[in-house]
Amino acid sequence: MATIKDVAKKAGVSISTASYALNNQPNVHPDTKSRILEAAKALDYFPQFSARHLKTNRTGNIGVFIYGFAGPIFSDVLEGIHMKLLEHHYNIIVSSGKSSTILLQERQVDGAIIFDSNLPNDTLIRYAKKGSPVCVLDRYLTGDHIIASVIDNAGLVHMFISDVIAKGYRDFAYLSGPKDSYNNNMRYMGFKAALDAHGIKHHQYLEGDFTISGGYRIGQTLCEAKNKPRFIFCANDESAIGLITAFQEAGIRVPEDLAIAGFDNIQMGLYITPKLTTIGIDHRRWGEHVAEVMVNRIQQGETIKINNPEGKIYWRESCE
Amino acid sequence: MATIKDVAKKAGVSISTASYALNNQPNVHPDTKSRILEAAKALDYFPQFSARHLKTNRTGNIGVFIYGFAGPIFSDVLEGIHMKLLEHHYNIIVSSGKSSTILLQERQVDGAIIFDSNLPNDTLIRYAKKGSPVCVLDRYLTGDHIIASVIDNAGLVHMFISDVIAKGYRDFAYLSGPKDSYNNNMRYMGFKAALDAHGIKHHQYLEGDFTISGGYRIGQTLCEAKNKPRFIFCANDESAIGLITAFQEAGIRVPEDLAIAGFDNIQMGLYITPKLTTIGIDHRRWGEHVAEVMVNRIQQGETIKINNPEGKIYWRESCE
DNA sequence: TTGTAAGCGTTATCAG
DNA sequence: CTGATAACGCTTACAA
Repeated sequence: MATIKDVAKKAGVSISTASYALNNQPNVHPDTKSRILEAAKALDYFPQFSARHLKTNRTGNIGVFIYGFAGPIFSDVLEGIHMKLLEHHYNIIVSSGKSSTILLQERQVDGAIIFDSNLPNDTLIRYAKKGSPVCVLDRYLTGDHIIASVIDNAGLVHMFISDVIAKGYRDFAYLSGPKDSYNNNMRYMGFKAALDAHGIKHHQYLEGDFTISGGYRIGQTLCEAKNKPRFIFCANDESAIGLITAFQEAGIRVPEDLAIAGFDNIQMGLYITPKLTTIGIDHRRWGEHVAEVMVNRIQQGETIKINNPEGKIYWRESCE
Repeated sequence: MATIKDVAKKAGVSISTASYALNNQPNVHPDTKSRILEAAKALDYFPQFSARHLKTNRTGNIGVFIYGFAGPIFSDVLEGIHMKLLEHHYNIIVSSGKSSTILLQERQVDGAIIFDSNLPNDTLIRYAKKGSPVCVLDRYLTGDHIIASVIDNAGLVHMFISDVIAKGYRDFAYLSGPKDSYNNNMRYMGFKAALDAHGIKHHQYLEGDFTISGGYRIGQTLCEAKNKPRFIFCANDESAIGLITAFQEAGIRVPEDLAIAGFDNIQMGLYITPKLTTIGIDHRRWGEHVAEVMVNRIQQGETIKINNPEGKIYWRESCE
C-alpha cells in the first residue's frame, strides 16, 4: 500500500514537503505541489487513518450508537445526523451492541451520540471523562461532557389525553412498552396525570413490549375479555399497529367500537387502515439538531444548549 | 488519557511487559500480570485503536456501507451481519454516502460489505486492489478480493409471473424502480421474459422510483387513465404500497378490479389492506451468510464461495 | 520472566 | 520554500 514515503520519493521531495502539499499548506511551491499531488494520484495514495489520528488526536468520526438496526425511528434520526455531519465534514459511524462499546473505548470516534438504552451510564460517563463529548437521547444523564436531549413525553401525552377526554372518552387503557424504558415510563406518567387531572380514577394497564407482535398478542387476548376499554393509548405506534391488526381480524371496529392512538408517528401508521392517530416529533430535525450541537461542542469546546425536540399530535382515523 | 506507559509506570514494570500482560501473553509472571491488570483497571485504560492498528495492521472492524439509513431492507440485512460479526469478534461499522468512501480510503475497516449502488465500482476496485476483501450485494462485480452476491431477480419474477398467468391474468403492467437500478432491471427482465414465454405481446411500463410516494403518484394518474391493466407487478413493495393506497382512495378495489404484487417482502406489506403479495428473500440470513463469508475471507485468506440468497413467493390478499 | 529499542505512517517543530 | 527529525501509543523481535 502506498504511503506518504512513496509519494515523496516519486515526486522527488522530502516526506515533510509531501505532507505539507497533501494537506494544502500554503508554504509549498505550486510546481512542487502539483508534482506531489500527481504522484499521490498515480499511486492512489490516501493518508492512513491510524497514523494521522495517532499524531493529530482527531478522528473526524462521530459515532452513533443504536440498540438495534431494526427500529423505524432510527432511520429518520440517522438521516438527520448524517446530513448535518456531512455539512461539517465529519464521518458518521453507526454501530450497535458490543461493537459500540469497543468503538467507544478504543476511541475510534471524536464524539458519540447515544440512542441505545442498553449502553450503561457507567460506560458513557467513563468515556466522557476522557474528554470526548457524549450526547444521549431518550435518557437523563448529566455530567462533564455529557449532553442529554429527551422528548417531552409526559407533557405531550398529558396534552393529548386531555384532548381525548374532552371528546368524551372516559374508559381508558394504557398499552405499555418495556418496564425499564424511559420513554415508556414518562409516557405513562403523562397518561396517568391526565386521567387524574380529570378525575378519572380507573384504567387498565396492559403490558406490552413496543413491538407489533407484542401488540397483536395483547389485542388477541383483549378480544376475549368482557370489559373492553373504549380507548387504548399505546406507548408506541408499533404496539398500536399490532393491536389494530388483531382487532380487525376479530371484527372489532376501530374507532367505532374502540379508539386507539400511538406515539412516534412512524410511516407505517399512514398506510394501515384506519390511519393511526399518534403523537410525533420530527425525528429527522432532531437528528440534525443533535449533530449540530455535537459538532459545535467538538469544534468550539463550549457547552451549547441542546433543545428538546418539539412534538405534535397527528389526528387520524383511529380515533376521532 | 491513560496510555500503556501510565499503566507500566503504575505497575512498576516496563512498557513491553505491560503490553504482554494486557494481551494475555503467556510469558508474564502471574503476580506481575495481576499487578498490571489492576493498574489498567484503576486507570481505566484501553489500548488506543490507532496505535494498535498502525502496528498490527488490523482494525477488527468490518464496514457495511448502505445508500441511506431509511430503507426497510437494510435493517434486516444489518441485523444478520451484526449477529454474525459479533460471533467472530468483529465490530460492525455502518456508514453511508461520502463517509463510506472516506472510511474505505483511509482504511478504517478490514473488509467492506457494500449495499449501496451509489458507491462506484471504481472506488471499490481500487480499495480491493490494496488487499482488503470487498463484498458487494445487488450488483455484479468481479475482481481480486471482490465477492458478489445477488438475488436471482429475473428467475424469481419469471416464476412468479408465470404462476400469475396460469391464474388467467393477461393484461399486465410493470411499475419500475429507477432506471439504473440493477435489481429493477433484472426484475423487469424476468417479467418481460415470462410474458414473452406465454405469448403475451403487450404490457404497460410505468416509471416509478422505488418509493411509496412515487407509487402513490403513479396510482393517482393511473386512476384517471381509461385502459387500466388487470395486474400490476411492482419492482418493489414500497411502490406497490403507494399504488394500493392511491387505488383505495379512488375506490378501485384490489384485487377485484386490479391485482397487485411487489418484491422484497417488507414488514409493512403484512399490515396494509389488502395484505401484499410479494416475492421475498430472507434478508437476515443473507446478512449472516455474507458476514460469514467476509470473516472467513479475512481470516483464512481463501476465496470462499458465496451463495446467492434464496427467494420465495408470499401469496397474500392483493392478488389471488 | 522482564526490559530495550525499532518501527508502523503520519504531522509538526525547527533549522536551513 | 524545503528537509531532517522527534513524537504520537502500541507491538514485538531481541537482549538480558
